[in-house]
Amino acid sequence: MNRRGEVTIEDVAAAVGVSRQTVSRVLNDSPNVKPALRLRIHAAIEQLGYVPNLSARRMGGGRSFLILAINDRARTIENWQARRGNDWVDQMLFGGMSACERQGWHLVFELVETEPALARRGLANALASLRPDGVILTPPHCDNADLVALLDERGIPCARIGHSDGSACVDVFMDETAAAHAATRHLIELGHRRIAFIAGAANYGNSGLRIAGYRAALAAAGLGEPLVGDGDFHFETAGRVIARMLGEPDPPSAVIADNDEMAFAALHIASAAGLRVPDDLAVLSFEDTPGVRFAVPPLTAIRQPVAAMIAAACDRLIAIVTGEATTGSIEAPYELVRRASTGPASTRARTMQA
Amino acid sequence: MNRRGEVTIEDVAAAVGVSRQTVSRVLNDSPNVKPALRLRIHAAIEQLGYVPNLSARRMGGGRSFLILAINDRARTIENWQARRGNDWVDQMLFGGMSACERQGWHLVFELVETEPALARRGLANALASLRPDGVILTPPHCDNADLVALLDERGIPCARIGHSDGSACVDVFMDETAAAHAATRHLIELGHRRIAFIAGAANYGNSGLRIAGYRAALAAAGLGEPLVGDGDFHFETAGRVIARMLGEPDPPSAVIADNDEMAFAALHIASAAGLRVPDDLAVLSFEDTPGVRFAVPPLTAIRQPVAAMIAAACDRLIAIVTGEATTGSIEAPYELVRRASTGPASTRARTMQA
DNA sequence: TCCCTTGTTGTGAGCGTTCACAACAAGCAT
DNA sequence: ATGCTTGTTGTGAACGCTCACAACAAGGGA
Repeated sequence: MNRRGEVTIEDVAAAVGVSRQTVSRVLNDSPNVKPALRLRIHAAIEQLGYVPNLSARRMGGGRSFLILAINDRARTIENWQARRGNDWVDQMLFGGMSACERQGWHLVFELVETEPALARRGLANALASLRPDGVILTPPHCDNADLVALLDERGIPCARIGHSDGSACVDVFMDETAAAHAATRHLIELGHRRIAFIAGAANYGNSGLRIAGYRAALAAAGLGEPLVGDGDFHFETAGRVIARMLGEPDPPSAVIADNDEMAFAALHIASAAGLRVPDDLAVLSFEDTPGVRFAVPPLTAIRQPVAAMIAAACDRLIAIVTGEATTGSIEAPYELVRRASTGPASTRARTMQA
Repeated sequence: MNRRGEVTIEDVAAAVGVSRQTVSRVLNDSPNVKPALRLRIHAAIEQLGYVPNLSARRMGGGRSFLILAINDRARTIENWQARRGNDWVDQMLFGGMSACERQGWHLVFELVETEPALARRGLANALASLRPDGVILTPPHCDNADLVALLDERGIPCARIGHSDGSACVDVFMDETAAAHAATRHLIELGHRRIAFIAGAANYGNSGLRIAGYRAALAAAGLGEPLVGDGDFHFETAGRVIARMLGEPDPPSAVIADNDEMAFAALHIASAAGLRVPDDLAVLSFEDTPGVRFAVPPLTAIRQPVAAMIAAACDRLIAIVTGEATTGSIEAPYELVRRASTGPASTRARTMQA
């Protein structure tokens, strides 16, 4: 016991009558400790309630047992302040904490600026103070090659969420194109012929991939011209875009929204226009935050398994550090959650279009 | 530069031509360093991009610059798995991270079991491995005297969220009774005479305090018998309770729900019964998660400022560690956010009751 | 029997920082 | 001038662990 009343490795060693190094070997699952001794040491650890001091382990030249997860500062703070909710962060925390804890590791979150120079500096600072054994980059940082280079330089393994380019990282991603294809297909099978896609950012990242999937599904079904609206992921803009679409000739009978907030806008507009959902307008969302279950009606949605993605990233990073694995991509499966906001295209709607 | 390419305090000392201790003094804002020297050292730190190694600081007998936030494992995991969302965790993360970061500290989250023996052990383990300088306990751990005792024993300052008993902790709390009083008063002022309260757990904790505030407001307005329904914070049960109330003679024209999920249930039941909200039934919630903005209609709600509470807790804990403050309670203000789900009691409803 | 390999345990050093204390300089009253 | 206080800087030790290497024991082939 040191003067703070904390049990140290020396206490365990003394209790068993061995050297600290032998205890250290048991702690680190090193080979070459006699099974009987190993057992006695484990017993002493248990009995004394010894838990290794992470700082000391790190100082000894060992690992820090820390995974650092980097999020974009501006976007995160903006979401919070606007009280827009942050299901993404929530799921990250859950998936990451669960995975780390299972193996006796810990997860630390940091916010880093988007602007490249500041991002590099922010990451460098976090690395210097925390000395994590692995880093998880989320959008948009996952696309910043400079950060990846910095980590590579420092020899710190890195996982990227929502990115995939075959480089020496652990890339965890979802097939956005296939998901959008499946979503569109779902509506086509329900009899919809005129399906709109409200994009969050038409020419950028995941939105682009999703639009591609949407277009492909329409083309495969021999349906006419795609109908893509330019949203900005927010309620108001999406509402205007959808209202305009519904007012034009040959309006859509189904809408796919690039995120939940825009899907809620569709519900509001439909309600204001006296259209019933899903009979007069089917609504499908790309996100599936918790609140969609309570929408009127509950929203059908594509769910991105963020928690599972982060958990997979943590597991893989830990395996890399312990030498049990190497980098390589991980594809996470999407899920189409069917709820009441999508249903068969009504005869009335089809008649109107005819 | 050490062999890993990391800048250390010695590098800064060498660059300026002073000893490591002098640099350390500047780092820790110790007095008795000549202003000119202090400036030169700051410049060197900046120029070399030096960031102190947290592990080493902690080893040196100093602080860890870590705040540990404890959440209840069972409840948290259950919420996540049921995809019920976790706005509470979200807000904690935001408030805590922002506050810590401002002062160069870090926040670590851990899940700890509720069961007392396991809780003590879980906290002890986290303390041993992380050696945080301060701990934040959230419900239900904030009510566990054993944990508070453990922290006191170890001399680690502790903040409790949502608890207040005047002990030697930093207690951060909201006046639940006053909030419920204000919520009820709001409905009374809109002309409602028959107001129901759907409790999450009628005889327990915050629900009890809120019921007291609700009753007091009714009594002060000279309105009749309180109408308290027993819910369990979940959608289905609350729906049944509300449906039953509406079917009885002298039904309520307004409902206060103990959390958002139960308020959503009220909206669903109203919709199913052909009642317009707020004209035929006003709905007010106690929680204000992000999704309520998108409800049809958007929900009026009492908002508990969780992010601000956690931020206050972090600030205070840091101040205590640096000797600038002592323990003492912090009362956080509630907010009544008025949206479209509450409005004047309709003449029709009042007539029906008369 | 002897040497060599392999397995098992122990010892000294070092990680980067802060603490306690020492050393020295400067200012002030005597 | 002398001594005393106060302010400023430096030095050794310590924190708890892991690394590299040393030491010793046990077993197998010649």
